[in-house]
Amino acid sequence: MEKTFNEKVYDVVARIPSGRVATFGQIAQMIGRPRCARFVGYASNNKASWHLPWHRVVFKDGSLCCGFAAEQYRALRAEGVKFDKEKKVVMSDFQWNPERDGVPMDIRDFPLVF
DNA sequence: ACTGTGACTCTAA
DNA sequence: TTTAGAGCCACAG
Repeated sequence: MEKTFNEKVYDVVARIPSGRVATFGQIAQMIGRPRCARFVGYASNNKASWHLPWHRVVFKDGSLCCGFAAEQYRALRAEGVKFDKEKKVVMSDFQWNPERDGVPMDIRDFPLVF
């Protein structure tokens, strides 16, 4: 049985390393749905995914969703992520690149669909 | 079964 | 530079 869209999203979010961020669109692209960035965001509301590091998922320009900004900003700072003057993540330095940055040891054997 | 709703991003006007 | 429209998932009521 193939995994659902949301399950694929969860697989990716679970692999974002501490100190790195991914964008909604990036995740959508990684699971083969390049135009579904919006639904990646929607998936974060499902209680099935409450334990995932959603604070590492940001807008493409590095800004944060206004409703979660304060908490998210604090969590990312604690992981060493740097922000610019407008409180946007410095994407050129902190956007996750699986090829370059790899995935955390503790999640490396988690079943993937791609 | 049907409907409303919720952390996005790209394209074109 | 700004804004509107489209893309098209899953869950709760």
